Amino acid sequence: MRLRRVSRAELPRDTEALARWLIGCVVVRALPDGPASGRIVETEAYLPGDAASHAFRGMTVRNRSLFLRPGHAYVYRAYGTAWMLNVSSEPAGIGAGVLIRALEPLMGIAQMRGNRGAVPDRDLARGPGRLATALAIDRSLDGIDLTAPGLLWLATDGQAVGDIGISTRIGIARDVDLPLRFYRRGSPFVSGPRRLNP
DNA sequence: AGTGCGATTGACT
DNA sequence: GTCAATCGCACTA
Repeated sequence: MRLRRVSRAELPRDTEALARWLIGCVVVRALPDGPASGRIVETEAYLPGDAASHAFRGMTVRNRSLFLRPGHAYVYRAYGTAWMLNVSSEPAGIGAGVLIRALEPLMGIAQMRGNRGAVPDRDLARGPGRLATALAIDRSLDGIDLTAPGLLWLATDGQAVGDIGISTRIGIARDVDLPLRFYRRGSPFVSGPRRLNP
């Protein structure tokens, strides 16, 4: 199926809707040997005023990309080891975003294997840090427009999304009970224990 | 200037 | 299942 770049105008206006809408979309990364891509199978919403969001205490040097217009990349380092890719989701000046947690690899799988080392293909982009490693995503991509042609962008290929499951978010310490994690039900490329992907 | 701590991962029992 | 690695950044002084 042919890829079509997503435009900012078609992004749902609120964060939770965007998190759900992004399931099934495709992340495309320009790499030296050609494009690598994967279908989004898992996201989490971090809402305005959300105590679990990096934007909760206002704009800082690190989180400023969360305050950009919808469709920009917010990339940060967690635990000193893992890069995380988020999509900004609210009008300029409002800090909120959607964390991309897992991809089903589509194109450029050989390059992803090279970036990830010896792991099963199922694990190439199964987890937020792993997907960033697979696609060579780091701080240099922070703040870029994901609706514009470039090194990293969002696309859709018109494939049916399937059932979307909902659960609480993974790995956070505050607002742990909110149902803001979305995933493609039954996909083997979704992260977390099986009980989180019934 | 020093301190504490993650929106995780991979190695190991 | 447990647990340490690792570092940029926010926070305190």
